[in-house]
Amino acid sequence: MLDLRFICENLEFVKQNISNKNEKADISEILNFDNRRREIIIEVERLKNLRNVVSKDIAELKKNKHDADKQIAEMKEVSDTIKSMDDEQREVEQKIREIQIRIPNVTHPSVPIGKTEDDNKIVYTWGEKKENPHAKNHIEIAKSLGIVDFERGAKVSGAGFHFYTGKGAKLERALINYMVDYHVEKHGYTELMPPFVVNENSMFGTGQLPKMAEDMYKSDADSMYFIPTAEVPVTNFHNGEMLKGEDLPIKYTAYSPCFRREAGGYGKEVRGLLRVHQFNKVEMVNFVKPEDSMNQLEIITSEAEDILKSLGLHYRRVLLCSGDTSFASAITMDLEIWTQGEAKWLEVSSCSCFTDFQARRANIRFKRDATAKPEFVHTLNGSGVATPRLMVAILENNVREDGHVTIPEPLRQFCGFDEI
RNA sequence: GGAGAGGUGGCGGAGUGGCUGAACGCACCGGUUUGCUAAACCGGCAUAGUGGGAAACUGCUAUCGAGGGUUCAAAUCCCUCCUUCUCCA
Repeated sequence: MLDLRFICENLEFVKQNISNKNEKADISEILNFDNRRREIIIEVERLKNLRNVVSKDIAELKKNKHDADKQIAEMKEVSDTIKSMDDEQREVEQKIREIQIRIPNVTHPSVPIGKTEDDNKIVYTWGEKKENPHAKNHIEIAKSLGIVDFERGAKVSGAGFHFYTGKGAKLERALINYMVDYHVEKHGYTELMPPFVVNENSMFGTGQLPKMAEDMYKSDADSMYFIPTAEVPVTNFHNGEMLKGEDLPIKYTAYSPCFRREAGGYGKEVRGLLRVHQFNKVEMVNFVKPEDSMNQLEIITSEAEDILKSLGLHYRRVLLCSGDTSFASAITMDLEIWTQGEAKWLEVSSCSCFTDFQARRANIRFKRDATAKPEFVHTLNGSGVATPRLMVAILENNVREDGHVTIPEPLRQFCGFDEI
């Protein structure tokens, strides 16, 4: 959420940013609403002051056994006026809020303006494309090795759900444990195991609501949402809190399943593990001082890259253009790995700096020291990383002539076997 | 599922209708004193909105889990919800 005063003072800039982000929020009326809001406040506060003063007089009169009927009658009228003005103020503020919560975060100046992923900027590429003469599609590999069962996933839940079976399940768990341990031991993270279902307030805090409501699974009976990423519970871990400046930066990592309806996505792009309704991901979330956030984006991105490097994956870092940068993000770096079977770059990580956008929504502040004024923290998060496409790359890049897959060395101690 | 008790400032904890933005304590900041440390003493110490002012600063309003209600006046009374704890099944 952007600061109301900032919006009003930079209306054209904010409008341009909305369009840069391919969003459609209409904010033209917000100035009128804000002016009306202030008119009401000035008048209603004058009346409240009158009421407070006279109420004290009434208390004094009553204490001295004097008659206060006249004052009480007057204040009853004043109170009625106050009530109706309070109502109008609430309505106006609601209208302002409805506009405000749909305004996306302002992109960082270094973000290229663009409409689609074609306008994204490849920052650099790490490693090189190796030729695997035996490369096959991951679906074929998984089926022949019996490590993923798509059909039964569809039977039990629906299209876009799958079972990992046998060594596939073990490898999946190994990936998760490898990455969580890596961030804890090598990057100084604290591990959290969060709830996977959260309330509306949390979804609002990180910016999924109201815009992304259609993309999430929901339990209507409880108004609870299945998390689309651990970012939601982990960022909201500190919802409403006042953090200490000396404790920053705070770095959490968390494994969670991620639930996404992926409304509207069909066809080749959704084959196999490429786009599924439930997948596992290890997430990193940082809380930092405002002046550190851009530097922290570099750090968190490189922490995700460490995972890919350690697994010997050829990847590239992509700076998303404005149109591809998500609602709440100011700047996002995607990491894409090369898969030899699909012969495609697949996104496995998205590292974003949200500046104070989420912190303002979730009311997460900090004090630099005991006497300092509260400020909003800056939040960042990065996938470190999502497993399905990692699995795709591991299968496709390491499949051998005999059809078996060699497990990358760092994972072996986590899964207990060196090939499938 | 049933019964009951709570949720107050950074923390602990008073407070059952007006003199309470909130006693007291802790923490923290400034100062005095002590050879240093510790202790003692004095003072300060919430957030947001809105107005005035170039600014320093300052007036007002709101805020005691959240939202409604009663009342001239609500931390205090009523209702709904969230949440914590104790006991019962």
